[in-house]
Amino acid sequence: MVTISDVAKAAGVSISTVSYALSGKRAITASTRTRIEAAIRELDYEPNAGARMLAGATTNILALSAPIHADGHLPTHMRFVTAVVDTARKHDYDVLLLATDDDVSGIRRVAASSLVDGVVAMGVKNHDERVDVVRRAALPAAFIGIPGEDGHSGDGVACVDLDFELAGRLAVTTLAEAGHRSIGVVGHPPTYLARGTGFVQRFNLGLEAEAAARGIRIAVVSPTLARGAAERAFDELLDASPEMTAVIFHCNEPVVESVLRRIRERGLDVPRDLSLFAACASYDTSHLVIPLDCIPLPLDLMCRIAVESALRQVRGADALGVELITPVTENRGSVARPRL
Amino acid sequence: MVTISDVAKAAGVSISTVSYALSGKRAITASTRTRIEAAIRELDYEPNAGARMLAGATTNILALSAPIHADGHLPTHMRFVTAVVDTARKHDYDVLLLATDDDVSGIRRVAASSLVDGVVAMGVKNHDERVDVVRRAALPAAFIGIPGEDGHSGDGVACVDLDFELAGRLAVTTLAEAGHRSIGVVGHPPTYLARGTGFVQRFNLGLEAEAAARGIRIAVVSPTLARGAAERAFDELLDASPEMTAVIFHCNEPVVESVLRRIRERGLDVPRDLSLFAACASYDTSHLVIPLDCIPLPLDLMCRIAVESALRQVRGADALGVELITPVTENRGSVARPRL
DNA sequence: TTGAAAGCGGTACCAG
DNA sequence: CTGGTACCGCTTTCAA
Repeated sequence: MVTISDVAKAAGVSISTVSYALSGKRAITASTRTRIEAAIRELDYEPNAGARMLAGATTNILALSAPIHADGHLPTHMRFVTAVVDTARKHDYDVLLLATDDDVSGIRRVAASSLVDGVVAMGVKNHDERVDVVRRAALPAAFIGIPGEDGHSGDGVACVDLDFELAGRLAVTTLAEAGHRSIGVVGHPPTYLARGTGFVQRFNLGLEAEAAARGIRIAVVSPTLARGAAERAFDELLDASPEMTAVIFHCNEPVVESVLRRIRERGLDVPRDLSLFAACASYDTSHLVIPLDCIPLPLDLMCRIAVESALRQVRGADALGVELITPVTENRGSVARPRL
Repeated sequence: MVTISDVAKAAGVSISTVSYALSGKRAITASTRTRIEAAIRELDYEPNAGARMLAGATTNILALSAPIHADGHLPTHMRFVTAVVDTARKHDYDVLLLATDDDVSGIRRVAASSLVDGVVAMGVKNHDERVDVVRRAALPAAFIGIPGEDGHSGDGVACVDLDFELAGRLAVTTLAEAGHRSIGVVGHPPTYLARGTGFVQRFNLGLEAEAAARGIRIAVVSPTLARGAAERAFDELLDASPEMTAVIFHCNEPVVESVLRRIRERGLDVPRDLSLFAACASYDTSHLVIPLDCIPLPLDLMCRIAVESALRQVRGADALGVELITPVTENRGSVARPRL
């Protein structure tokens, strides 16, 4: 193993000079720096991680708390994970994946042993135990999602999320302005709400408020992930509100796909008979059987903001509180004016 | 931060005694041990990871090299990842997720900095650069999949995989013994083979050998993941071999689902008109629209073996070479004797 | 069975 | 602008 003193010897300088050349924390003459860099390259030197942690009190590792739920959507989950890893690497950080412990103990463990500089938490719930843990440990942390019963305070920790409430309003507004007066909603499974995922609540809040304000009729179904549940839910929707002219999807891709197939089976034309809108879509809506107008879930941006917030806190900054991302819409031709 | 000397002081012993009590590497009087354990609990002591790495030369961290391919199946990928994390945790190891660098540089980096004790590599290719890296670094490593052009040597590194060749034979045998003489195969996208994933080759090898030995007619299609490709491929299969009485799936779940739907659309009854068999299924075949007889991909077992092989090497054991898992079949009623 | 002390490989302070 | 050196917290050898 090649150490810093090997490099120092090779470059004919002291180890502190090498250390400073590496960290950039003090000025180095150009010629000295060149020699050091050459030595590093020649010897293929890489600083020892353990020594660095011990002396420097910083690990360049971020924990990613990524609990997996039985009813969760694995592809979406995976996209979040890789987006976090990507961003972390851009900042020269590695990611330790916490996906198996009950989350709290994993975080507690890596924090107590100073294995990580901070933590990014996904799958955030209203009542999230991890909030207490990171606060008590004074651990730099960023939540992807907003903890806290009220849905906007964030319980005092840094968090980032799409503004789901606004997204709910925006979805209704988009359809309302196209002339729709009765809208169906295909939502996430009821277990999401039961589990306390705030974003479903916030989305529904915005949706209902906007609908009420505009006097628009809303009917919601929340199919489970069981085979055929999505199709049945859609049928129910049509039976209950035959006058319905538009549907908002706020659910995962497989459910959307099932419903789209059902729509075809029933011989409905989109957007002539029915307008469709995918809200907070974690998937690409342009490759569906019927491409959908949508509000994309800005997953990469969310992860980037979270990682960078955590790293800012590592550098001593205060947690910035709740950061809401403004939803935007994308057009794919699945929304049109309803026939009279 | 509470350190080992705090514990030593509280227990009224030296730090070495505490260290040994923790590691169990030398005998400790019961009473002493009790006092130490009490102190640890009271102070909520957790050994500092950096210090441990530095002094002990072991990190209790495993790297997981998990490259993501555009044509890969995210849920399967995620299942591998969590299975590795699970097993690692059972052995008190944490997992550092390498999913963004070109893999080689990530492995090289964490190895050179002694950040990890070993590495588990998934998404293995015939010509896998990672093999060289771990060999040169003498890094404990286990590959999930078999590197090497010949498909069985493993290029001298530890690796584990389902015996895909045998699985190919077994799939054919199962159908042949039920009386089928013409079998269609729906395979993975052609990009898999192009990328050099050995398991597809090995499966095909076994399949073709067994079919040849039994004089069974085989027709293979390899649909891409594009929408409608699976359905079209199945139609082709039927057009090309109208006498076909059985189909083997060796592809990902969405392709299977598309074909199953097409089978229904065409009004075919399973297993009366067509027998179906899912080979090396990374998904649960009992929850499909039509439950399928299958050879399950023993994903958890593979990950367990890989992690444990890597850890054995950490402890100084030699790499055990190629470990092949014998495929087994499961019955769901989708295979029957063909009508005459 | 226990303790003292020499590192492990960096970081950062204090001198120069 | 550069060098010497006292730690960081733990493991392990050597002595007792």
